[in-house]
Amino acid sequence: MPQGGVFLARGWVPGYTERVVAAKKSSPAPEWAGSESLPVDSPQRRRLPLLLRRAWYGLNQAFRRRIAHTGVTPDQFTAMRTLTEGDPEGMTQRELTLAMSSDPNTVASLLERMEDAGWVDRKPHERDRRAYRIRLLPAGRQRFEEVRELAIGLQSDILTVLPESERETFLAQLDLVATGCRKAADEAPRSRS
Amino acid sequence: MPQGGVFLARGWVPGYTERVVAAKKSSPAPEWAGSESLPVDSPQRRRLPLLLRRAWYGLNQAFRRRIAHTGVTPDQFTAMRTLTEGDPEGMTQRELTLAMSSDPNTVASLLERMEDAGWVDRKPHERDRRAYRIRLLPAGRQRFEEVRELAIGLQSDILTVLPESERETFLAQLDLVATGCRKAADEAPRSRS
DNA sequence: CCCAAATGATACGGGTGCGTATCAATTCGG
DNA sequence: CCGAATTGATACGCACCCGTATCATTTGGG
Repeated sequence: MPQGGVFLARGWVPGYTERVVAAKKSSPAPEWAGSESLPVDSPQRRRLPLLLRRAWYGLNQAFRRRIAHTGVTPDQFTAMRTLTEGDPEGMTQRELTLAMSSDPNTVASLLERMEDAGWVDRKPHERDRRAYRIRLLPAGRQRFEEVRELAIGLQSDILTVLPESERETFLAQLDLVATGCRKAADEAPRSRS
Repeated sequence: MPQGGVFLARGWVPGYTERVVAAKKSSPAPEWAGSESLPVDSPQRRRLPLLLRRAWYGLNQAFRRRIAHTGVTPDQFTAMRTLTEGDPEGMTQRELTLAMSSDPNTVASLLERMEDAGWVDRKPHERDRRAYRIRLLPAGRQRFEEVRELAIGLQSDILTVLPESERETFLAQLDLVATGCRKAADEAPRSRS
């Protein structure tokens, strides 16, 4: 019985609609000629959505497990990092939301928990009474520095799967893809309403 | 006020701990010398976690919006696709979970909703009375074919951000990274318990 | 053959993504 | 200067991620 996990990205074939050519062995970097002629969603091809899903959830899970003992979640860490790198006067929730590629709703409840934990506080904005200024408190900064070491370690571990010489190019391409994805999301407000 | 969204992957600098060199303009593909010497999590560098997050959520959001009118969610579509490409006799939930890079819990409730919608059914497994065989019903298959067209369109749209000649290489590298992420997750059962 | 370990599935609960609606404050056009 | 549109934040609800615990069945070693 196949399904070994190696097939996660390429899948196996049986009952598929367009059962084209012969299934190839899952060798490391196939690149066999003609695969580009198959539909972009053929099980025989590497598919962006599947790969992104596997990479993101894998990374997130690895990180969550490595930092579980600190009581910080991956998203809370992301918020702390973003705040650290942002306006020293304190970002608004809107700014934090954009910088985290997250959502106003999510950020609100995220901050609520972090405020309860004593890691951040919310001061009213001087010029916009609708908004807050979120600031990372010392307790939060300390947690952040602690977790940051683990984050660096993880990211370094992962990147070793690519030869040093390919990393920057890969990340630049991933940047382009990410921007394309956001653009697609922004341009599809609702599915033909 | 910066924070334009172009900075999402590279961030801006103000209060950052190691405020290194001068901030560069966010030109398309910097590649300035020496950036490799900065810590992998410096705001000046492209960072894998941020990029993966932005790409995954952007893609997911774009897809969700484009298919909202069909009543299908991205994850439900993933399940349908996986079932279609899997054992014609019906995969078990365990197999579906692995193939989707998901979680037994999530898959259980996902299938519950899909069963209520009449898209799949669960027959007891002939050789293992703990397990089910999940099968995509005609109603589900029809939904799947409908949504699949939109999925292909989206994936094609996104991939245009990369020159044709770079796509396969990029996807192969992303495959390696995804595998590395899963590996890291599997090897970190608990954070030093 | 039997019992301990492993496995498929579910229950429960907290955290997050996100569509939609609401409220207050700000911005902007006439 | 005022009213309409926009915007920052929250409330509510559903879907999904996932750690942990539980239950039934299967597997494996003695």
